[in-house]
Amino acid sequence: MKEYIKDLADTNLFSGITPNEISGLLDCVHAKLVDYEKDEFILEEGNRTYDFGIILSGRARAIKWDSTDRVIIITLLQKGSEIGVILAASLDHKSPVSVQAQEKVSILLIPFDYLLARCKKSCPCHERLLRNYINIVAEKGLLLHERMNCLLKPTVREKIMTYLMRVSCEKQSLDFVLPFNRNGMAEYLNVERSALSRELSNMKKDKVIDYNKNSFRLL
Amino acid sequence: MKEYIKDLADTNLFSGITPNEISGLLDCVHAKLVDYEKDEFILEEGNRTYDFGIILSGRARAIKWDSTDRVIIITLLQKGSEIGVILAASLDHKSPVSVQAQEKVSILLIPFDYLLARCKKSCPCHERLLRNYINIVAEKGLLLHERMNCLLKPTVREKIMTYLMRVSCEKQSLDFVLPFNRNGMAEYLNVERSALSRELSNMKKDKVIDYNKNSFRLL
DNA sequence: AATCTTTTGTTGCTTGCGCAACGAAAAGCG
DNA sequence: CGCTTTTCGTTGCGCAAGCAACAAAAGATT
Repeated sequence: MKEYIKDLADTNLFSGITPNEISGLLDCVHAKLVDYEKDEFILEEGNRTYDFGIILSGRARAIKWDSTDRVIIITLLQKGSEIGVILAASLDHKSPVSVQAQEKVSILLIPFDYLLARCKKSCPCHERLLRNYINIVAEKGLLLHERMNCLLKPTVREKIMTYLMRVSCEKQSLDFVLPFNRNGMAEYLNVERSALSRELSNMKKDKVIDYNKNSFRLL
Repeated sequence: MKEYIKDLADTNLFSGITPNEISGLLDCVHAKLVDYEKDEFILEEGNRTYDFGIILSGRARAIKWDSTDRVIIITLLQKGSEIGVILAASLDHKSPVSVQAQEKVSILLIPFDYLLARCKKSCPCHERLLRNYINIVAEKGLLLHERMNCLLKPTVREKIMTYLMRVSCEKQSLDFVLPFNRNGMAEYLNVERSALSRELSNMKKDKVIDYNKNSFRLL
């Protein structure tokens, strides 16, 4: 586990905590390492879990299925992303989503109860850990709001624009590369892939955007 | 403020804390009372706030607007409901929703920073307060997931069914009364009111549900 | 280089549903 | 009670977008 401590210092959960302290904390909260193979499920909708995790390496996606078994991407997760944060802190611990590894994934698992339990040494960093956790849960909630801002739009074009403008805003540039291919983008925006392609073409024709492959530009 | 302490003991935030302790805590976290008139905005989308609130009396709704200025109801809030919990705990404190009073509303406001700050007396109840807060943020996140489960459905009928089954589940009964009128229900499910009425009629005709006014029954 | 697989774009068909307009019922009010 | 206002159901129209099928392009594999 030692080899990850430097990476952990850069995560939101351990922000403001020194590598030395992290090392102590990991014991204190009974952290453990778990690996997953590509396509394996880290979490399954409806299942109960009492731990949350941090991705140490690899990428994953949080998904749901609609009634016709079509995949809907809720969030993309990468190195440093937290998994099951809301879930672990909830009351009945029933997962609202499934999380699937998109490649080999290593995860640091932490039981929520140990996070809450103040350690015997009552170190100030444990305090900080808790505060970081609260921030993370809140940010996850905001992410869902962002998500809804797309879904709520009545037309495909508006869904696309809402999403593109958000990414553009995050990247602070009118040019950017999306983390999705067409299919993934459709699953994220919850529209038909062909309908998405069609509308992207129209938008290019109307000169509101330009793109090729996953590289986009707002005009 | 004293007159509300008994009510506060029943809220999620103060769960497990005695009225006596609550009384002390309120000073400790610099809680203050604020009143709002009907239709007044308690929170406005995009604005920054560093406090969260608990409704002491009255009802409110969290809403967004789509591009055509149609209202979309995110959550209904009533006595005991928390307002701005995710917001206060977030990093940039920019509200993702507007919250509007639906009648005269009284709110207990608490600055998030004082919630985090451990009081000088370092009372154990402050500890409990923090844990309760984490639970609440998580539950708010789950609420958004529930919300999405409706929005993600491709057809109006499925949106309706998803919502009705959730309420039925909560109420533990196939008969229940919705907190919405038709218009509100449409705003919640993000569909046209007339389309909603039409589909409700069809579903009654198909004998999958029965209803009149806001009283529904699943068949 | 040849073959197979995956990813995109395109396009006709069909339909669910947004929209607007209207009437009836219910509720609020002087 | 009569009048106004709000709520609710119904219906015709038109279009956005889901669906399916296909072809072209891009990668992957041997």
